[in-house]
Amino acid sequence: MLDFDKLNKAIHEKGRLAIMTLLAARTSWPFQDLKAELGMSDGNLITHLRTLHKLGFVAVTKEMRGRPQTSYALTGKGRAAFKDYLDVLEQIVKTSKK
Amino acid sequence: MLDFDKLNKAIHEKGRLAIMTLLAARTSWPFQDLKAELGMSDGNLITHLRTLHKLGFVAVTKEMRGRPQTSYALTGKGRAAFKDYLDVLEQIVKTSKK
DNA sequence: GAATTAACTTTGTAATACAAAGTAATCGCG
DNA sequence: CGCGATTACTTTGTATTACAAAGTTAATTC
Repeated sequence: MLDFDKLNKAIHEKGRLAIMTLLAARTSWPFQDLKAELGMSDGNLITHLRTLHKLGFVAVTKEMRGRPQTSYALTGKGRAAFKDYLDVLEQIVKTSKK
Repeated sequence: MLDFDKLNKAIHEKGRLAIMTLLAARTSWPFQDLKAELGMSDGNLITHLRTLHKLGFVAVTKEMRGRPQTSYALTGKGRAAFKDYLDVLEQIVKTSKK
C-alpha cells in the first residue's frame, strides 16, 4: 500500500526534486532562470539537469538569441515519472497526517 | 512559498523517511518488527535509527523479555520535525498536481 | 580585440547509504 | 553444563554522489 521502492531515487534527491517541481510548473525554463530561482552553482545545476536528461525526463532546447539560451522542459516521460512520484508523496502525507 | 530548504535532509533520505512514516503510525516499534517491515539489513537499519536518535527524533527503550527487545518511538521533537517535513511534501503535491 | 556572458566540463572533496561479516549477551534445550 | 540460536549491535569496506570552484569554449558587444 505504501511502497517506498516506488519513490524514484533520481527525482527524490532534493535538488532534482526542486528542478522537477519548477519544470512541472511552466512549459519551459531557460537555464539562467532555473539557476536564479534555485540558487545553485551552474556546475551543480547542469549535472542535475544532465542526470534528468539521461533518464529521458527532461528535453533540452538550444537557441541563439544574441547570447546562447538553453531551455529545459519536462518530457511526457518526465511528467509521468513525476506524477508517479507525487502519488507516493500524496500517500505518505495522507497516511501520516491525521 | 515553496521552500526546499525546509526539507529536512535527515528525514528526506528514503530509508529514514520510511522509518519515520512507520514510527508515526504506531506508538512503538520493536527492532525486529521494523526490520521485517522495511526489509533492511540490521546494520543499515540501526545506523538510520541512530542518526534519528542523535537528532532527538527517536526514543529508544530496552527491555529484557526473554530475548532482549529494543523498541523505538517518535519523540515530540521527532513528531514536530516530521510534521514540518510533511507540510513541505503537501505543498509540493498541492502546487504540482493540478 | 578586449571584456562579457552563457553554458558547459573537469576536478576534488566530503558525506553517506548499504551490505556483509564479526561480536557480546542471553536464552532454551539436550 | 554447554551448544545453538537469536537479538542487537559494531566494524569494515565499497561505491555512489552532491556540491563548489575553477577552468574552457564560443559567441556578442563595445
